[in-house]
Amino acid sequence: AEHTLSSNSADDFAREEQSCLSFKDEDLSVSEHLQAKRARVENIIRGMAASPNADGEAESECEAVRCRRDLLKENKRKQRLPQHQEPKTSKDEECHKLKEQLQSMQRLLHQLQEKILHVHDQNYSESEEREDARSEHSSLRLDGGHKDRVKVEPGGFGSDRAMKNLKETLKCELTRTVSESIDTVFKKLSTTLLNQSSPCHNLSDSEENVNSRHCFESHGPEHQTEALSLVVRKPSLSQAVKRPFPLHQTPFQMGYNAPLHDSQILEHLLKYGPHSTFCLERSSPDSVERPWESLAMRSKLSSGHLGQHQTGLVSVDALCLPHIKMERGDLQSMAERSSFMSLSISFERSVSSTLKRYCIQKRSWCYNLLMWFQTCRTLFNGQFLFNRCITSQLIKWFSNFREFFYIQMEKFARQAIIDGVNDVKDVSVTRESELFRALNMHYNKANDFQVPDRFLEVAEVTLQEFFSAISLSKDSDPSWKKAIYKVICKLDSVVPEDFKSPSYV
DNA sequence: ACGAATCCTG
DNA sequence: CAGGATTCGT
Repeated sequence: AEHTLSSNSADDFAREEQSCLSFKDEDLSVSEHLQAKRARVENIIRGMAASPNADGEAESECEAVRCRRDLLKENKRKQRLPQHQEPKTSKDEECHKLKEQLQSMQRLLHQLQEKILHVHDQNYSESEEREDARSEHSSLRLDGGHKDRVKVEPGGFGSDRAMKNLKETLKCELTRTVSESIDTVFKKLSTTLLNQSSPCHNLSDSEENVNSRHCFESHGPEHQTEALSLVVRKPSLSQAVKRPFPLHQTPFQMGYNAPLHDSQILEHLLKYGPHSTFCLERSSPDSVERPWESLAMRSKLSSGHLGQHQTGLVSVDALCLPHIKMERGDLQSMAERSSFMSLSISFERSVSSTLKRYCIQKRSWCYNLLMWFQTCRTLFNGQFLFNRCITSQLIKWFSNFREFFYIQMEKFARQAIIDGVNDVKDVSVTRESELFRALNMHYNKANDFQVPDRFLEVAEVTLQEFFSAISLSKDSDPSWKKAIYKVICKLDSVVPEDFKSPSYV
């Protein structure tokens, strides 16, 4: 059974970690990479054991520890200062400083990883032999012997065991140390960003609600009140977004002002995707640092969107992961766990989220159902090498989208009839329609992108189809919707050739 | 029979 | 949004 990621439980990470670490995973590539990972770590240990003083890895770890200590010191110092006394002008400066710290941590990570890879390349085969030799003692290894006790026994497999223990210990420590440092910076950065984001003008009812009742005036659907206040004007947002981050590259400018061009999105996907950065461990240095930039940027972005400041860390929504509803506890657990894995996971999620955005835009909100979807899937599996979890998640997401879309259509069509609309011609969908707002609320709550006109057209046709079908009492037929589905499918615009083209990959 | 889509539920 | 049951299409 394939393990899909349910995302709102607290053990989410644990599960994902497991799915990542599971050696019996059907996914060959995963277990391969994990073996490689093991081998690499083991090689580090070997290197250390061989020459405890003259090796780069140990040095790097010291570096990491030192760096972490410095960061903690820095944090303590800052904490002692009453927040409000900090001059506002220094915010940018602080932000910059944090950014630099972050970058230095990232550099450190790169160094570590490169060293690891280097050693790995040199000794991989040897390491495999060792692994094989050890597995001959598998019966003796079943004790699951553990890290806390490092028995150094002379000779043979005894020292192997010791090595293994040491390996585990070091691995944990290394991971913890470095990622804790990063998390520290990240937390601080997030906080700074949240505090810094310019107050957003919440669009109150006055302006927006008035035009919103155009199409189906008399009766908005039940949940009209929900989250309306979250709608935020864009201009202030875009300003808030760009100012504090003098990045040479801004990884996640996901079309907050205007829809992104395909090429941009694809470029992004290609640069930052595919997922599994850390599982693959073959990632370019870039892929190590970008997840953070992404996260940071996005937290910034949506702190603006939300127009309200969450307490503590970045809000869950701030991560812009629409399909993943983490609770704050989860987020905290992310911070606490502070593992590379969580980095990786965040990255995966952000990428898949990106893909979804792409799909949404590309397909004008996925009103289409079939062809695009299949193209999508092929692309994910083939070109972008998405694993089954991600793919199935996407499939489910699209499926849910369809459901929601059609449910809304039927609902509003029926309502129109009840309201005494007689002519299909009078049925329309505009950006002011409640119907549109309902959909937008669910899939574009933060107004991340401009919903294409095409979507409106198709939505309108769909609504009209439902309207006339219901008017003609066709809904007595249990499968009356199928006819409508067919019609809508035909409205589906063709997936552009260039998108399918391998030249994109 | 099997994979995909939909329905139903939480 | 995700998981599971059910139905659909081949």
